Amino acid sequence: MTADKPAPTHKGRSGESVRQHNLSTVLRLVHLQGTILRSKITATTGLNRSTVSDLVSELSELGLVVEKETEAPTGVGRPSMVVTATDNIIAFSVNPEIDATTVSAVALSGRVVFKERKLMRSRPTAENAIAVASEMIAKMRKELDPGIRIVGVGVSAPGQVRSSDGVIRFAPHSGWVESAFAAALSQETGLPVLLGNDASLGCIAEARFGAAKGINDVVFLFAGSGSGVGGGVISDGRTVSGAAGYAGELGHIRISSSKQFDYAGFPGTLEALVRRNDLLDMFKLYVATDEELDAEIRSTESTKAKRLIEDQIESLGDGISTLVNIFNPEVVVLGGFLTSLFDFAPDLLISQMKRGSLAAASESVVIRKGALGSNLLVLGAAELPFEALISRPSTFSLTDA
Amino acid sequence: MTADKPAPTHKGRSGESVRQHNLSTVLRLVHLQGTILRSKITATTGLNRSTVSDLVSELSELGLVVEKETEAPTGVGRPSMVVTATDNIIAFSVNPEIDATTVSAVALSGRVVFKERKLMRSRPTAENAIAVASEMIAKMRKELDPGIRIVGVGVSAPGQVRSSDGVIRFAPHSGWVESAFAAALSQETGLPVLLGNDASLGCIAEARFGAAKGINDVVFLFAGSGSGVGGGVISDGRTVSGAAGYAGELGHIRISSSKQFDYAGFPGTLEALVRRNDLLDMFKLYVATDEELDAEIRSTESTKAKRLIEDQIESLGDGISTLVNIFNPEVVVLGGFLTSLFDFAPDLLISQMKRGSLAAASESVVIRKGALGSNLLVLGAAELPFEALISRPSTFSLTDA
DNA sequence: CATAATATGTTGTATTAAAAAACAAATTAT
DNA sequence: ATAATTTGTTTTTTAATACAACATATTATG
Repeated sequence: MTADKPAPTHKGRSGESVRQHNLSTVLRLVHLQGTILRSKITATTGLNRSTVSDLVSELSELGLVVEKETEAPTGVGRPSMVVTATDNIIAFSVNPEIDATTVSAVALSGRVVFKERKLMRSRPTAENAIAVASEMIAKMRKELDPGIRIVGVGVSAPGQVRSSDGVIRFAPHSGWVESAFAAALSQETGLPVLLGNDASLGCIAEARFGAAKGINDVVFLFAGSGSGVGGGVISDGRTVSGAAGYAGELGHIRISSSKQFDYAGFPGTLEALVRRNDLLDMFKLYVATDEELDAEIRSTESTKAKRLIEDQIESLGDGISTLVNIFNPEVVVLGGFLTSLFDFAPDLLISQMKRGSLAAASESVVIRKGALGSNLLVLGAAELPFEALISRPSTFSLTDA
Repeated sequence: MTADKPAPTHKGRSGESVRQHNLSTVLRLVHLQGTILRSKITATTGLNRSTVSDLVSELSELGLVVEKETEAPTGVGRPSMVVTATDNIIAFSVNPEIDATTVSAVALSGRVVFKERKLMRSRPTAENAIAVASEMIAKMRKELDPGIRIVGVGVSAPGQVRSSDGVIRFAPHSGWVESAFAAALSQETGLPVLLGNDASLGCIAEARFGAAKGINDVVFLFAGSGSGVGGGVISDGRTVSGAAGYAGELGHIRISSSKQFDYAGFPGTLEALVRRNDLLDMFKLYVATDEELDAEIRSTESTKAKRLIEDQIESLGDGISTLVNIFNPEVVVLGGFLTSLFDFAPDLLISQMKRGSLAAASESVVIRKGALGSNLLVLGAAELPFEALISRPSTFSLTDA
């Protein structure tokens, strides 16, 4: 019940696997678009019209997509069929935070069917989080229509996740160490559970549905309320996950000789110098939502506060410049309170980024704010089970609601 | 005559493309291994025995591989056929440096058939380098046996290469700017020319034939005599090349607040703090080969020199720790004089790397010295045309010698 | 408004390539 | 010497896509 290793290279392809591949390709297109014309599928896949018709029929028989006639034809010629991802296939999304756990039900169509956030006493143990999540999942299952089938559970882990067995190696803010989260939650729910690092999942979500939709080279930086700075990278359309799944710890890249430490104990890193808590202290806030913090940043008149904000923007720019040199991304997406920094002085951030990165790479890069808001991790985590389904549409075993 | 964009995603697969894929897979295996048993191909590809037999026959008819009977059978059962990459297919490798240009002829089997290094007046223009290279290629072509066919030319460019059209955007040490190197060399030689960044090609070479052979997650750092620090990354078996091909500029990652500048004008970067020239100055050497510098580093008794060496090792460790946090590689390969730093105090380098990187990622990483020596870029650059051939074995157009 | 042009759907056939099966051959084990 | 084992070779079967021909639903046009 854990993520598979990517398919080993040097594999040959036989007849049946071609069918699987083509079913996957079509289903992935439908999932990403939500709704797509069958003729569009033919065009983008390059497959024959009759083949696409056959593939869509099979997916329809599997109950994964729905074919309908176009309601408002657009041009000359017989109108194409409309293919829609079904609302009857759902994945649960579990997003543990430091003081709350959010559980959602997301349909293959992309629709968020249920979403519930449960406040918890601060720093719950992994066991607490698992118990709360499985309870919420059980409750939601009861409310689902009978025809609905469940793909599984995706969890956004606030720390380093070993992909081979779904263990959270270390979640600094939660204090979880070597937690067999996936196995335990799978035990409780009877559903397959897949884990991913929160920021990496956020990157996937923004690249598939958000600010970097359809872009193949993306760097994502996120700073949430409870945690430090996390990140994710998509290179040539594929998530950079590393040998064991620990890649993308972009908060811990060293960018200065400062003796300020980040939450993992490293000095001079991006996370050490771009700190939400320092801003909260400055504004004498104890806790604050991103919106409240954003309002303070926008409206402050204090020179000292402005100086701190600008320092953080410069540090963020330094970090981005390093990442631009390394990855030459097309888009850099910012999430959490980093968007407030960007809004405060976009030109400062961009100029600082350009100052530290090679012209060839920096001249074409675009910095954008994330577009998914509070659905970022909801959609990102759900992509884990969905991807498992999409990669084996005809053999994946779904669970009845 | 430039590198293709990677195949767009969302492509379906038809019968013929399966054949192409399988031919590629088999040819790639043979190329990487040089020599491989046909039964081994069957095992690793998962294809049927008869299918592999057929695929190898086709590759043999195309003149790309040779089938022979085993000379010394190894075990029970009928001995398997031996499949060898032919020596009759060659690629030219062009490696311009600041004071010399090396041209080689490399066979698909991996054999370096010819290799010639021509000293040039320092800082030749791109036009000079192109003229010298095409002359050397012409000379070598005359010496080739008549049956030999040419794949094309691979060039290791000492700077940033735009992959879409084979233009060298900027080669800092050579001073080349916006040079249409591939087009010009192709014009002169009548051969297809492909360009790649030197360190990225070195990474590919080490990952396919050298110290990281068969490893899917590799970070490569190289510091040569003329240039600063370059790098390359392979993530999940694929080269990280970025949106436009400029990725992998690992020398320009910022690791400190130092005001020391690198060759691109950025302060506090890996390249700014790990400088071959600083060591040469310390040893009062004007020019030196890597071997001469290595001897000085090994034998020095000067405390001041040792301190400088250790400082550089610490900076290198800081850079590696950032890269380990970002990529979670299985192996980090060092090339050029960085191997001398590693040898001077491997424990210092490793402990410094661990100090700055997350335990999960750093506990399993291995730092190794490159294994290809002076053939690094020779083999790396040749992989560009070879990969073009391997990805379309039956349609690629070869040139007669 | 009828007809042409166009694009897509649908159905049946052809083609392609891999798998499977059956047998032959070359080796080691007994 | 014979059995067991592994791989090669040849023929047949199977699966999936492409292709071809025709049907259908729309827009364009005189």
